[in-house]
Amino acid sequence: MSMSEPSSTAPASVEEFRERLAMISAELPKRLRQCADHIAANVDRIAVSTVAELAAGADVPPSALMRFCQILGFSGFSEMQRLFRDAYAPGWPDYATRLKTLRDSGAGSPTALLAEFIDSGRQSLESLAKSVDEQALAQAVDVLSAAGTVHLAGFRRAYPVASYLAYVFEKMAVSAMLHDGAGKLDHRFALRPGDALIAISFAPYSVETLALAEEARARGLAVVAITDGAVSPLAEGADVCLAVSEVDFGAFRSLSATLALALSLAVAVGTARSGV
Amino acid sequence: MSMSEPSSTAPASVEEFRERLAMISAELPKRLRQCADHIAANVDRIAVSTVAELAAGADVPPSALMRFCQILGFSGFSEMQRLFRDAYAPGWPDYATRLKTLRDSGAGSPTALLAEFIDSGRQSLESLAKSVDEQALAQAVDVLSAAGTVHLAGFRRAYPVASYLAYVFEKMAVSAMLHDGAGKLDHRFALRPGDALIAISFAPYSVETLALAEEARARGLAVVAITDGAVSPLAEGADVCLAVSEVDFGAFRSLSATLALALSLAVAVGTARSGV
DNA sequence: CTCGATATGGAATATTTATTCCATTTTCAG
DNA sequence: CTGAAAATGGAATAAATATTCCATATCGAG
Repeated sequence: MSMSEPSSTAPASVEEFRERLAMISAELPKRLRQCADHIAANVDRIAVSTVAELAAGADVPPSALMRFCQILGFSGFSEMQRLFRDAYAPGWPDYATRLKTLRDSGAGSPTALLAEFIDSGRQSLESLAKSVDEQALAQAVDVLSAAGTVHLAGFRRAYPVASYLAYVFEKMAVSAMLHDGAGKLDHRFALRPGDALIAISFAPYSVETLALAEEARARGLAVVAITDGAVSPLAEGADVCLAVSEVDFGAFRSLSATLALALSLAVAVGTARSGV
Repeated sequence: MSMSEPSSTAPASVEEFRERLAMISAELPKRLRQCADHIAANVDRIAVSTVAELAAGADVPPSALMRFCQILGFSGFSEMQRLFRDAYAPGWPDYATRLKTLRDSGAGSPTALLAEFIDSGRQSLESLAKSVDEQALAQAVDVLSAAGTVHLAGFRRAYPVASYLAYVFEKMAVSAMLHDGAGKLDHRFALRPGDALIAISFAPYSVETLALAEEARARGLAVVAITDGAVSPLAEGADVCLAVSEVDFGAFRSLSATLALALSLAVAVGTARSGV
């Protein structure tokens, strides 16, 4: 079996390691399969484990794991582990320790609340890094770069996002209009053909945002939706859908991921429009 | 010298380790001092290094490092390292790998921009965890819990924060008034004695916010400032100052840390006011 | 079924790493 | 200055870990 032949070179980065792992995992005999599965699920333990520990975790003898490392292209386990030890992310455990201290200050205390919201914010941002639809983002930039005026609709919890977009577009000298519902005035007639709408809404989906999105579509505007998933009513009929989810703590959700996405979108659009 | 006597028990957590390290560092002979300094600055390498590597880093012979581990209360280096290996934060390197991939998609591309803003958001939140003034936060909660109406002032970049606070206070059934400057109307007469103001502003400090804060103080309101440091003009004269900084990427800054802080404040105030 | 190729497990061996011990140096109190 | 206590460095030793090798088992093609 050609899979037993070690690859000629060892992966030189964690990313390359993952690719190699995926590639060789296509066809493996029983014990080596166990190794692959366990390693894939415990990449974060490679730097801090021994052959014996990982082998025990995979329920194989150490020699099987040695063979597995060689199939991946390493001379042995030590070479593989060196890759991970050298690539180790700095900063731990400072943040984790600190967060725990804050949390331990007492359930419900302002400090413990802060710890929870900090954590949910970070998790939300991390989740965005993994889940972002890069094509949709690029498409949204294209659509908005070609638009006349960019209209912004987001109410209640989404309002901070919409207003931040208005701020950034102003900074980037992009024609933008914030629909803030002031005085219950009806600005729908400002939705002109060739314009575009960024509609921002999350469950339980503001009626006003949905209505404005529908009105925009009817008037021939392109609609870019920022919402919490493909099942969102806002996604339906939008030209582009940027899905982003936030982690809850209690009755409230972070806004960190949404703002990072919005900011990236606005800066990319502003840059594209200025021709830089 | 009594410092040479090993402590009776080994630290049982990373936090305890840090406390022990700080405690014994008060007085140490030359080589052991070098060990303390190096370990303190490289806690994140303990799990993935050998005695020889850490000793070389500290510029001491391995035996000095062994002695240092024993002074900390461990039987040896292995016991100390075990503490860190067992406490190792899971999840790495998935996020780091992903972020690198996003960044590598091309400088200035929407995706690379997103990577940068995700990273600056996470760093800002982490920085908040480390820098938060817990006493100031508790004091702000006390002040706002005792207030009649909570007035909210934040313009331009700070406006999303102020509007989010308004949203959360509404959800928590707290009397709150968002000063949004609509129609350039002057709502300063709504600032009643017994009320409080949350004033949010960052460099280059909105004139409107500073003016409203000053007006509030003159009318006997308590002022809670959310701003970017003790040198901020907003901090001067405020009853409580909540300092929060954000990491820049290019001309724009994250808002993640500020929002997490604001959200925590609002929820704590709402909870305190409802008597739960 | 046979036989060759492949997979497997475990023990022996090699290598690396942690630890101990001791001679020497340095420090500090009297 | 002396002498005892403490600090220091390095080599020897012990322990842990990685690796190799070989006998045996399993698989699959003919």
